[in-house]
Amino acid sequence: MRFTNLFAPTAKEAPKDALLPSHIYLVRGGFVSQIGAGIYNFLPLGKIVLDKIRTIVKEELDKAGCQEVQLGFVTPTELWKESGRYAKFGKELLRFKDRKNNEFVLGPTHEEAMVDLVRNRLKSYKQLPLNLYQINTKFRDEARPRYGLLRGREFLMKDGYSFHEDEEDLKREYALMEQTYSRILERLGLDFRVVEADSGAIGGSGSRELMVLADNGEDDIIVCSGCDYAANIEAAKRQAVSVPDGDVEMQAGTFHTPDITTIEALSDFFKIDAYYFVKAVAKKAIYEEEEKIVLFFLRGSDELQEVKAQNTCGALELEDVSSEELEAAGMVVGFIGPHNQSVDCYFDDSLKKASSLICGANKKDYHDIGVSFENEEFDYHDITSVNAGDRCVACGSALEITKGIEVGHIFQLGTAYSEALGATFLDRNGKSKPLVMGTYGIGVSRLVAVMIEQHHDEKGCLWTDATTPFKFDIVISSIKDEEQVSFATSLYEQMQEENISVLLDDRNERFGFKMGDFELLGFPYAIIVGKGLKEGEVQLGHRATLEKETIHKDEIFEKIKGL
RNA sequence: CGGAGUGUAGCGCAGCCUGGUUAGCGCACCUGGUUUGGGACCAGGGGGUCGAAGGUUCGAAUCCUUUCACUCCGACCA
Repeated sequence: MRFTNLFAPTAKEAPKDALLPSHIYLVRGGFVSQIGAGIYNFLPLGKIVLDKIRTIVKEELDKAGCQEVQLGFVTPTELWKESGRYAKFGKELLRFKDRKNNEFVLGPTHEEAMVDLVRNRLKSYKQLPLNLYQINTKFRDEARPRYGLLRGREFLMKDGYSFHEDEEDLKREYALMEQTYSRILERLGLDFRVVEADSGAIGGSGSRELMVLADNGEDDIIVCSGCDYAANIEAAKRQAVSVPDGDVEMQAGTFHTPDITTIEALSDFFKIDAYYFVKAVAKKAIYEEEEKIVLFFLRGSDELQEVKAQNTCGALELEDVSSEELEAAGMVVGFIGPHNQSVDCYFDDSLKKASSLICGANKKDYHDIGVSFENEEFDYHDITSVNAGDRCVACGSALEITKGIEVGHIFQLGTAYSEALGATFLDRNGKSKPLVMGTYGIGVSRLVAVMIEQHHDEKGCLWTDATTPFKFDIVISSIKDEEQVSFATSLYEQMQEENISVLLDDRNERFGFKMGDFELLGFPYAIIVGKGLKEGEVQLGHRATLEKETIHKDEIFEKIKGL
């Protein structure tokens, strides 16, 4: 490709709302452009990258025995009503009507459509297992699209669905998909971790996310410094926290604590580590039919993990609750204790059989001290957030916290959808059973942005060989210099004959301008044909290091072939 | 969905408060010339329903009302 023919409108300035490197450089480099909130056009360079990633995804999936299909982007509403998600999915699901007043949705994910495709067609265990996928546009009407391609409303996703006769075979496929996804990310050159994830309200026997490590990630992930354990903070586990140094002895009793309501102030007041205090966190739990106040109790040194808390009480949603609402419910804000509560209470595992505790007395300005839970039959669960420095459940090493961007999610779905939609098969005994399903997603257009989020510098993009739109950029320093033009052009033609991916920057621009574009666009190598040519020399520029090496013009082609 | 903003040329912005000739600047673009190894210079030029609708006024980018779009913080996010 000659640059003079390429539609790649580069710009010196980024749109003012582009904050992340991926957003800034992809727009400035003319890879993508925004056309609406969370909706992006892919220009030629962006389209090449997108297709390269898509191809890698397809190659690895096909190798793993998956088959590509393509489902309608527009899906009739009936299917969504059948599965029960029509009501559940909320406003994220974009609904509309056609001229005959029939209602449709733009597919945000395709469990229903895929189950519909196979039901009554997969009839026997002999046809199983089966893994079907598509790489197709998705639409989710996000309340707040942001960060360019990272959180758009319209995006390209690979979504796959597998069908099995039993859980055991599902687990085999699940492991295979983890391997396959890992291989895809390795080929792209991304630094990632597979982490344990929250399975959410759907349940199922497990789910894992593939997280690319990046400073601007939206998810907090816990990784072990000593072993492979890694988890989304929403699902992370830890060993029991060790007791702080120093003996603590206290007589049972009630203590006057005027206006001392926070754990920090109490810890100061009693000169006792926050570990010994019982913290009460009140939330409003929203259920399908009702909403009510619930209390979560944990150690003063811990924080409530909301996703765990929500799963524990089985609520659809947890909301903050105001002091007024608490008082109306008969609670003494700042002095809430675990005893004699009329609302649902949940306790963190770390309080099981605990003693030497200080907790609210349910009475203004008083705390109970020397409290023991030794003989209490409370409802214990893991509801705390894991912190950096806590010890790993697997090996005991220190856990670290880092940021990640979710690029893939694999999920053991079970039979929820096949039951709802009546997708059954006959097993070896001739018995009718619902198909056991897995679902696997990987964000293809998100990966375009993730590549840059992880690989960029202050000048622009840094594409890996597997994703770059062009591997080589031949920069002609002066287009008026016939010797430069003729050498560069013949090198370009020679490279094209060898099917080497190359862009010829034949624009009538100054040297600095072209080099700036080379750096912004992030091709791995520049071949600089300039003033050195008189001495028979050209330069090979390395984008990653910004170094240039001088090479004799007769040797450059061999050098290129070796890269 | 709550809170806060912004809409003026392809991009970034000024002008608005305090209404008054042909609405300006930088970058980008076009023509000519001089330049040519790190985003050049000189001269000339093209490009705007000032987001939209309505209103006030002799006169509206500017004041008022309505509306749409986009953005930021938060909530939300298989």
